[in-house]
Amino acid sequence: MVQKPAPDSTRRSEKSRRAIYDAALALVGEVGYTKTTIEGIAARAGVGKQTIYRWWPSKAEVLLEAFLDLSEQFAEAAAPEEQAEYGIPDTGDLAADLKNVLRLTVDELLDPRFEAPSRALTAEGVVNEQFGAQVIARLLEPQLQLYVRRLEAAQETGEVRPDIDPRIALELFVAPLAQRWIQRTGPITYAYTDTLVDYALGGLAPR
Amino acid sequence: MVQKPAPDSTRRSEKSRRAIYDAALALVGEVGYTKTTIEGIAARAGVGKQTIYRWWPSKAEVLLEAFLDLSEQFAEAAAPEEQAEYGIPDTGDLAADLKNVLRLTVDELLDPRFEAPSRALTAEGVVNEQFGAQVIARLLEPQLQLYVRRLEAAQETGEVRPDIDPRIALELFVAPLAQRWIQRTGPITYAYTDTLVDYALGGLAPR
DNA sequence: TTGACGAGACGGTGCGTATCGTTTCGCGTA
DNA sequence: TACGCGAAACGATACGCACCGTCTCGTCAA
Repeated sequence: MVQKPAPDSTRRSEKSRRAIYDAALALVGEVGYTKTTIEGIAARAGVGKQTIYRWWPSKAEVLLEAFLDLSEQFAEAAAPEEQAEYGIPDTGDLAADLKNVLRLTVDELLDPRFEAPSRALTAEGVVNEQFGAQVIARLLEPQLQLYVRRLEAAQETGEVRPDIDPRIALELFVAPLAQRWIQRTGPITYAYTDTLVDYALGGLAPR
Repeated sequence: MVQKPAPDSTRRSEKSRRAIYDAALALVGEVGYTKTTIEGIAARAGVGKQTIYRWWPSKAEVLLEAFLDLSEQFAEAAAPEEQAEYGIPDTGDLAADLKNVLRLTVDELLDPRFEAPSRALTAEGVVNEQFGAQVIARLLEPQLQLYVRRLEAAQETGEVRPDIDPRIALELFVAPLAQRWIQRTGPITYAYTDTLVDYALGGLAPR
């Protein structure tokens, strides 16, 4: 394996990096993932394309970092400064807490700034296993862990049966919403996610 | 809108059509969706590429028809001849019936002949709304309708609460399995799908 | 002084279209 | 039923174009 001499990241141009992020996100939104090209990103960012190839291996990775950066900006705007809030709030009412987080997710899924890049990253991950693992690890898994913790807390208070696997339980809420979004197989609304929580906690069979 | 003179489908070469399906499926399996090209499919099929462009608008549509054709072959092999069986069996035990169908779905998801093309079609649909609608309508929706019918039958026998929306209820089984497969976020086993059915029917909260 | 930078040249590949003969098939006639 | 004609699909391949990923300039900033 021949390794390129690693570029010196201390000398990296922050301005170019930001311009590349902006250009990548804009292009994916405007012309779609398939039609955005590295040459196009470079031209739009006012950057030599070698600068992109120096720091990223593919357009998918450019977009992933651009998206992570965008997400960070939004997170800081929502929960300002260092006192960022982590975890799903625990008011003692599991159903209400879950409905609240899912409503936030609905908002995000409907935000046009997120739509195109999210779809691009998802699509690339479906077909490219290595990249998919990265998307899961850096984007999705941290979110899922929040559900696991909240459900474990609910098991201690008796709101969820102790024999339930939280890792599977969370999928009953999250996966249907994800599928509706991915496959466009139904409307994405608060009413829908509220219903999901009710069905999953209460079960489909009569009590 | 200028419309090309539509080709005469009665004169279409059946041999070329089959060769193109085979080549497309083989290439997607061997080199991946991104790297399969129309020129590659044509060369492998021993066909002029104009023959592909004459009948299909994109490589995604070629693959969709190839996959539908493949699915038909399998369906005929499983339920031979004209007496094809439709619908989810109704033994009166909803949980058992659902577990059985989901096990069949697990088998299909793990079949290497299906994996690569399914992922390709899914990925393309995520990013290309028009194409996604086609995949849903021709591939997914017919399957989902079977669940709706079986759940409605279960409502009549009292196995499912009458106020439940079957369209949403089915997502509690199907979507988690789909997400695990799409995102590779956990193992796909009979034990897993069995658990999904138990959780969804019984609910997460104590009874 | 050194290495990232913007710019752009380079050969290579696949795109989608156009245009070769060639082959196949439907249809009218013997 | 057998034959022959014409039209259209066929395999092959050339075309211009866009983008790929690499390489090499001269410039500029740390």
